[in-house]
Amino acid sequence: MEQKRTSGRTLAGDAYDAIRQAIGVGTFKPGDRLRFADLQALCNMSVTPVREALARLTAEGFTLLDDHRGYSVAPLSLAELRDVTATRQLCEGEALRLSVLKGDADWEARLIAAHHLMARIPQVRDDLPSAMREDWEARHAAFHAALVSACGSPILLELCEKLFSRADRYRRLSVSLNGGARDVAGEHRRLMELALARDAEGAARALREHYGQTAAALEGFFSV
Amino acid sequence: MEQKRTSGRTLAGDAYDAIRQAIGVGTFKPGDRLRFADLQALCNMSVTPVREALARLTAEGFTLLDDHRGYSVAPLSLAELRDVTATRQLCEGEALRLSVLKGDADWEARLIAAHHLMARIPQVRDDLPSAMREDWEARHAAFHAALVSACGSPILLELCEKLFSRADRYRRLSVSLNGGARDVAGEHRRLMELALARDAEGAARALREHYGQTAAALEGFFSV
DNA sequence: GAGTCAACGATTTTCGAAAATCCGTTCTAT
DNA sequence: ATAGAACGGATTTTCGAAAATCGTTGACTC
Repeated sequence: MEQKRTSGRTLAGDAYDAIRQAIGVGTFKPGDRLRFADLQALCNMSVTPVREALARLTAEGFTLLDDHRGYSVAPLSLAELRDVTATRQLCEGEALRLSVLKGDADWEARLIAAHHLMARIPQVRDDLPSAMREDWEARHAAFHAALVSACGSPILLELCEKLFSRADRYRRLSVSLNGGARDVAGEHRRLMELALARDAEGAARALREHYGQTAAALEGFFSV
Repeated sequence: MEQKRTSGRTLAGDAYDAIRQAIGVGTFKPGDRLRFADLQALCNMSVTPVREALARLTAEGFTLLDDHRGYSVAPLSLAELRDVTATRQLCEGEALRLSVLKGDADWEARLIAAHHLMARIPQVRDDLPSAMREDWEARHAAFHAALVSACGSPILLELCEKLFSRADRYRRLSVSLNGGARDVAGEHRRLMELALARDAEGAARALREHYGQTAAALEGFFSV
């Protein structure tokens, strides 16, 4: 029998991508229960790879597992937004500081390249086609990854990556709520400039503020 | 058919515990390939729960997954020891600082209780029966968890917990190499005293030093 | 009428076998 | 002799169904 491989090298990998995206675009909403029957229908596969995908998603905080009662989409909350923000400020701030101290010319080149790719796409707004928005998200993630990529600590990097994805669901809210109010592009450019100028403390501070602003823009959403 | 439940509420949970312990005590050594046939024999169950256990272990850094080539025990290295240590110093240091600032009387009581339970067991040494050593490990983990438990950040707490387990394999080496040379009990008591005296910065600094010493004691092991 | 408990339905969890994949070896053609 | 295709064994990955579990419904008792 022939299997179709969309992206990953195993069905479990494909299921991970599919479910993660379905959660991202709101097909499954925070708190929703995730029944295996539905997920199998979505992914066109048996229960085993779906189960493995959910195990990974749970490890990264996207879903919750209740023994013998199945998986559900992790809820969004103001408390978690603040928590994610604070932890990112700690981890990514330090990672950026180290990266600025240790980065070589190669790192500078990666950073400039990543920024350029991101800056070429117009400011994110609600009315953009979703494909373009996905594209911007990917480039945005690549830029932030480039910033910290020279920190020299694989474990810290992995933490940053996971926290970045965990903040992803909140970031999407931020975009649709707060279209063009902030000068996000300017913040990013400033981050790059501080990093290239080897101002480690300044860059770390700017990154923490950058995340603080994103969080602040969302506080209102939860008080409704 | 009747299933035996040793600890967890699902077989996958039991498998997680069994494999984690087997790695801990050295049944499977760093770099070893983990074949499903062996693990099924070890755990007395089918492939499905074993696979789920490995997915969790991989998320926590105990094992590695190579698509279509299976799982293996993550290797130990000097580089990873330094990396884990630095990241723990960052995360747990901050968590402890916050905990000292925010902790209430309840937290103080938990901390004192956890310290007492740990201090009642004689200094860890190589020649202790392994059951007692496991017991000490558990109480040691509980003490460190109590230290940071009032930090108010569930995500940071989860990070600390995972980093603590990840350091566990190295800590075991430390115990068998460096039996009574350090005054570990003294370091722990001092940590508690600083925390109870509400010296947030001092406690955080002491914790970072505590981890630094553990790492230093192990450096030699890898240069052989 | 309130409370207990057994049986049912929905769902998760696990099983055992089939399918797919990888790696090393052999075979073939140049 | 060597590069490359192709077979075979070992192993992972996936499937489809069976078993176990949870929450609920509804009958029965006090």
